Amino acid sequence: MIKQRLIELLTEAASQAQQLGKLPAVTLLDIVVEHPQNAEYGDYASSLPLKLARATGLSPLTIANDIVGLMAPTPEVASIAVAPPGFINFTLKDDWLTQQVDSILMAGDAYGNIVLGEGSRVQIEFVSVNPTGPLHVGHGRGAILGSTLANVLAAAGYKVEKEYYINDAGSQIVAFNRSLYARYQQCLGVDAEMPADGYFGSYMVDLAKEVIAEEGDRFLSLPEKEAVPQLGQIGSDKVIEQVRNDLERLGVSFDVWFSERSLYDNGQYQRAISLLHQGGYIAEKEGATWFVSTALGEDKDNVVVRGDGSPTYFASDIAYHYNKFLERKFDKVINIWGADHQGHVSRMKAVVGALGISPERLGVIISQMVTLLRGEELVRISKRSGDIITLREVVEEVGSDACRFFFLSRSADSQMDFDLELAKKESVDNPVYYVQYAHARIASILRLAQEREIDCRDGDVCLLNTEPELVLIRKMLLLPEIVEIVAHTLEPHHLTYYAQDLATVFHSFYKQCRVVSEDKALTKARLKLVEAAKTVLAKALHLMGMTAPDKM
RNA sequence: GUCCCUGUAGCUCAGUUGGACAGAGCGGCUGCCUUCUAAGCAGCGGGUCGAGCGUUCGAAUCGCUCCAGGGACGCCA
Repeated sequence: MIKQRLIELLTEAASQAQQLGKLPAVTLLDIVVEHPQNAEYGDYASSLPLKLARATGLSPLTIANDIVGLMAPTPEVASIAVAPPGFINFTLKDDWLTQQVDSILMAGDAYGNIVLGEGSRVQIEFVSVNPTGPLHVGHGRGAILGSTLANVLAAAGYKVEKEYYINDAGSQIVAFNRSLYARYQQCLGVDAEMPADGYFGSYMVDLAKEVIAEEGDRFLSLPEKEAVPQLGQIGSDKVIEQVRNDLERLGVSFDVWFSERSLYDNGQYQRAISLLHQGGYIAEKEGATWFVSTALGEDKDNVVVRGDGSPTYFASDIAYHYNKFLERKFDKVINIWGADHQGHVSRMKAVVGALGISPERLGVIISQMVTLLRGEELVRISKRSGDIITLREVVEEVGSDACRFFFLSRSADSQMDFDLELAKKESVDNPVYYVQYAHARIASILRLAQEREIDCRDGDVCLLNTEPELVLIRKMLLLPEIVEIVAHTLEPHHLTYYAQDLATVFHSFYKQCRVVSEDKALTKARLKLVEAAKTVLAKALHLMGMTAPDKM
């Protein structure tokens, strides 16, 4: 990556300056190179001299001149300039830029990949909705965030595993099972009452009917104690299958479906708790077992085992994270949770620390609420009450690509409205089509070239010397940097903005530069350029889990 | 009451973790299709970056205090 190269050059020059006694021996940590907002300042800029001025007491301009004076000419850089109050500005060479077109074509699908992760193992867990009902749009947001991050982390050189945690233990499952049993009985003409904390959505009636169609009325003759869990198992298996299908339509898949219940099967739960016990983080009081998070700076302690001896959700999560870090030994674990789990973050970090794991290895992304609207009207999406608009319905109406782009284009931190009325109307003006249209336009050019049997493999990229061409190349070169930023910040929304920028410079190029023309040599060079642009656009779209259409 | 997120153009939101004159899309207003896709291009207009104080050579970005909106604070998950 060129940015990395410039950082190396700066580091070398600065340490050379130190050896020559021009610069005091202060540490040169994290040298930053960035893109100036104003293009007149060049392609990259560093404020290193300004930073060093503070540490050394020297004038920033003097430092800048000393450092620049020690930088040797390189094949990439046309000019290195000092600018007040103490910036070092780099401008890249045009012929180096044009050569990058060949590099991109050579890299193909792998263009944009970087080695940041060095093969370390990252687990990313997301969606993980209780198997008690269909997904809604809020879940879709987490799903899209997670799957995109997984794509980007893989491109950044990590070994990524995507996981769905199935909450198949605990009280909500009991409520689900009893609700299904009640609906099952009702559908078979038996007078039964729904539990007060039950799931009243109409999908439960459909589910009961489906079970009856396949299993008949045989559960009526079983004692309730046997019928409820058996029915519940069948029901939640069906729900999970639905969840899997709905996510597939959004282009989301998982490597592992992990059962919460399995944590209690093979002693992992016991080992996790005893490890905390050894550390002195477990205490008995008020008839229950507690995790003493106050000892780790938390506001309050949390119950692990209830008075009746049953473990809480928190207990499961302790065992689950023990499993992730100490049994499966992931280097890094990322959880994507909804805003309602926000209070869970700090105590989970405390648990991880108490288990002897550096809390930085646990990353938690909180995806903020999605408010579903129909015009001005608020649409309820709670599973417990009444009818809901499911994720499936939204995806069918709006389309997977537009859904993905819409959710990705806002940072996970900000709440968002999803207006069903606007979704369809706006889909015509949606930026997603602007990006895909650029890809389709290129495909169209390449089709024309193929019809005319133009082989551009011997094209000379040096001919690409006009402004629109160089602007396009510069933008293409940013993809690896975007991958790095997203992998580092875990904020995939940068990708959507990059994709739009790239499409913009392409559309502008397209308007100004005719590709297939009478000039054979230029045609070949430009065909190479647009093919490279197609590669980069497609890569950006694929990282976001979207399609790159050849026709629109 | 404590904690978390948010507050930037008429609307929806970016702003590369402190850099150089604050950006995009939508909407509004002007132009541009006999040549590779007009789902496009070029241009105009639009701002007290919620408010105030502070740190710094330099703040939308960091700290403190307020204001406003949303969320979380259970032996639910």
